[in-house]
Amino acid sequence: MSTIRAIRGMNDILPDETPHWRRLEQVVCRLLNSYGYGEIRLPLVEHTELFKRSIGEVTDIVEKEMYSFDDRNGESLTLRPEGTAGCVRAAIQQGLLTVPQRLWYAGPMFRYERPQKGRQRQFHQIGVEALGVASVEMDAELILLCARLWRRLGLAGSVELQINSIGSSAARRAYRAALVEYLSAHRAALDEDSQRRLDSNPLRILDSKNPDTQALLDAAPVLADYLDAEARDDFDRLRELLTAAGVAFVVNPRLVRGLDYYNKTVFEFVTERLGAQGTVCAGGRYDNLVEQLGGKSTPAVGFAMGMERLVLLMLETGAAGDAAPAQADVYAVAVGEDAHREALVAVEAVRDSLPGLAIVQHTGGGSFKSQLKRADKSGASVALIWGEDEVRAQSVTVKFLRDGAGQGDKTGQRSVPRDQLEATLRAAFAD
RNA sequence: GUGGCCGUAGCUCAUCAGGUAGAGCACUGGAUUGUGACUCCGGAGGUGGCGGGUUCGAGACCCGUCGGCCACCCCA
Repeated sequence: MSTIRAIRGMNDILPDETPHWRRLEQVVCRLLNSYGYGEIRLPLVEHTELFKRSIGEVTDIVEKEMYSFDDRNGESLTLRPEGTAGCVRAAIQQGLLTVPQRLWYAGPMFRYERPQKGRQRQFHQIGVEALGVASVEMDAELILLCARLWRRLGLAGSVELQINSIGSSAARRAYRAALVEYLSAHRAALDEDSQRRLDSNPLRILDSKNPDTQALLDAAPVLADYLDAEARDDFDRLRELLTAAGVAFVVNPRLVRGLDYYNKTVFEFVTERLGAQGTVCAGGRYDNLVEQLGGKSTPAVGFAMGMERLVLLMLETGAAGDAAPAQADVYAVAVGEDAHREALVAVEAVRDSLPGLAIVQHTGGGSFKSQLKRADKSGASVALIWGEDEVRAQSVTVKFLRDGAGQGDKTGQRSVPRDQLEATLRAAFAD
């Protein structure tokens, strides 16, 4: 019989790692609350059309990376490859756009890509979207919020902020034409991938990893020269605000976006420590998307973080700390049917009065020896033991498993009358 | 989709001119007829990813295939 394995690129996250995920989620959730962002929960599946219209028909994501399928009624649905489209769709549909909205969400996204370090087919993002505010102060707020998040997570020293402005779509169109004209004249000098991009997505050539291509770009037209006045003013103002707030940044004039809906401000937080997939958080302004999806014209800006990458980075840098998987405080051992019954009842009573204690009740029988072995492995500092003697005497044996010098009465073991169990445990876990 | 490296016990890995498998950890039993961690002794666990080829003989060599990792591409 062959075993069934997980889908390639869709990974299990085991109890070793989930505490780090939980910490990340908790820190993010608290931080976003403190900035006035509300959580929104969105479907994993949307009409395929939503992503075609938002991300762009000719992007790689839409052309070859989406998990699309026909529903039973024949319409094409898609597992969301990113969160912004669904969030904007919901904001329009639910009438949230009458006032500025600060929203966030977290969850799995799906892209059919070749897995590698920091990249899988089911991955998890936390997305933040601010809808209805055109002013660049909103862009700054989001970046400041990110910077604070890195500080809270202990990652501030591990990431670098890169910013750029890609201007209005008209400005970009003009620049694209100039860039294509320049690069076409040097077509032969371009690497194979960039030659292909010359037709499909010329701006993407700017962040090519090929050194020869990068060298060729040194003499190419510069995006900044093509920016409209408004975009240029906003970008100046953004730099002023970030500087005033003490947030370090690098202007990367070749920073562009893979998704079509972005304009003006774009930004990324990148790290050197994760190999090739160094972008840990990326976003920008998308003032035309709401209208493109059928809503009334509404400016917007947002970003998304890759949770796998952040957890990796936390582990890599030691910022993850020693968050341990859930461990027991108390392990209950019982041998014999009567003892099991006594133990069950007593442990449930303790759960009522001391709800904060993690108590594992041994199941599956076995000798005192094997059960105590389990107790030790569980990490519990106290074992409660029931056997024939305890049943007869209406008592329980309390055994301290983590004896230490100076622990006073928290060493060895002793017999405690059944009705004093709760008080004994309360004292044992007082600190 | 392309390329490189790699698939031996649950995990981490050995072995060998090609002569039909071994360690540590984990699991389990005992030394201790009601007591863990340390120690000692024992046990279980592998159709060597799968299929084909070369060979008297293949886990080792060759081909194919599937899977893993990393990189390209793409992107969070």
